Amino acid sequence: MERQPSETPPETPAPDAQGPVPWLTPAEQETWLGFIRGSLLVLEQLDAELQAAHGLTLEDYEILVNLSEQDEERMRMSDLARSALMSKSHLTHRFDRLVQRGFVERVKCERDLRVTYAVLTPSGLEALEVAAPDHVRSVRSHLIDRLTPEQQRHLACGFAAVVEGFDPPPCPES
Amino acid sequence: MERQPSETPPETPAPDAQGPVPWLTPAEQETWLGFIRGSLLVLEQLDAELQAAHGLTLEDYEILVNLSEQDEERMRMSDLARSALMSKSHLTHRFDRLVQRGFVERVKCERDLRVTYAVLTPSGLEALEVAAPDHVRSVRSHLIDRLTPEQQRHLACGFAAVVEGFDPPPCPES
DNA sequence: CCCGAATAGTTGCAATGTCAACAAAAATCC
DNA sequence: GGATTTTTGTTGACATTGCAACTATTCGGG
Repeated sequence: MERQPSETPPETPAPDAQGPVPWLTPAEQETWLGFIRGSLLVLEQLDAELQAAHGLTLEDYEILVNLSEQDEERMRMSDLARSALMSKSHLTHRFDRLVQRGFVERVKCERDLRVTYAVLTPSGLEALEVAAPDHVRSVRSHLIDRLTPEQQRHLACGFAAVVEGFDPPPCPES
Repeated sequence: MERQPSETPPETPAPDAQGPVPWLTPAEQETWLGFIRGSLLVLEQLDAELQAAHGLTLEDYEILVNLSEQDEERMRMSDLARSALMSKSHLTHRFDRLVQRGFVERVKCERDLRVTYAVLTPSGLEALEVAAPDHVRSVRSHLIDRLTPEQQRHLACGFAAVVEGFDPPPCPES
């Protein structure tokens, strides 16, 4: 029971009332509350554990994983930012810190002097491989293992539907 | 396809291999990837819209809503922090900004001079009531309306299971 | 070619968040 | 009943973020 000012519902939760805004029904509120609570709790917990055990932010991890999945362990900064859901500026800052730690480096592209490749160093790959098992364990313990296989499918399905709603905006035509 | 270094799986995804850490199966990866993507996208989008339209952070909104739901529109700072999933320190700072805007105020408790009540002002309640319809619309458009009623139930159910895993830690005994 | 528009990425700075230290009051315990 | 510990909440220093301005390079006509 939250998310709405509780007092003075503009229109009592009548499914036909569509004047201003259909207020959330109790069931919908539960979905929303669960969503916000679940998201924050899990993300914070995973981040905390990853940071405590390996000094890596979930974002750092994301950067490293993304690079590790590419051929040559490299990506253009822009693509990396998009893929890791960060602004370019944010990526620049965060990437700087990883550079200082020797986990990644920048390599200028010769074809197009505007672009910079983000490259994973051997040291960075090692850090990732060391952190990965613990991280996977965290993901299991706080998310995966709390769900039955069926719930998992349903969650994945629901998330897919939600994520879809964001695909067009990012870039109207690839 | 992400979240794991892709290269050199410690043990190929064999369900019986439990030596170091059971790697995530493709289905599990999909769940996890969907979770992280969906969470971040939705939360960021809602926050952005709320901020653009009403100059309120999702956290600000959370604070105001929590207060509006209490009798007398007041709560102890600590309880508010717990309820809104913030650290006490974080709440103090964020609350300060809301005080400056006149949306909330602090009232010392006379019984126990340590505690401070966070109180919603009429102005704050009004701000909340103005923002709520737009916010609900956002929640609908990015989350609720993208799901069938059945998916909604499933999501709520899954989240409940996930959130449960965190109930003990926060406060062993109320 | 050359000029204006678009793209890639960085930088500076103000706003924000975090963490540990702190102060004040209450509860606990000899 | 006075020292000790807990609980509340704030502070202040320091790191991180986000936004807008900026540099550099390429692209696109005409």
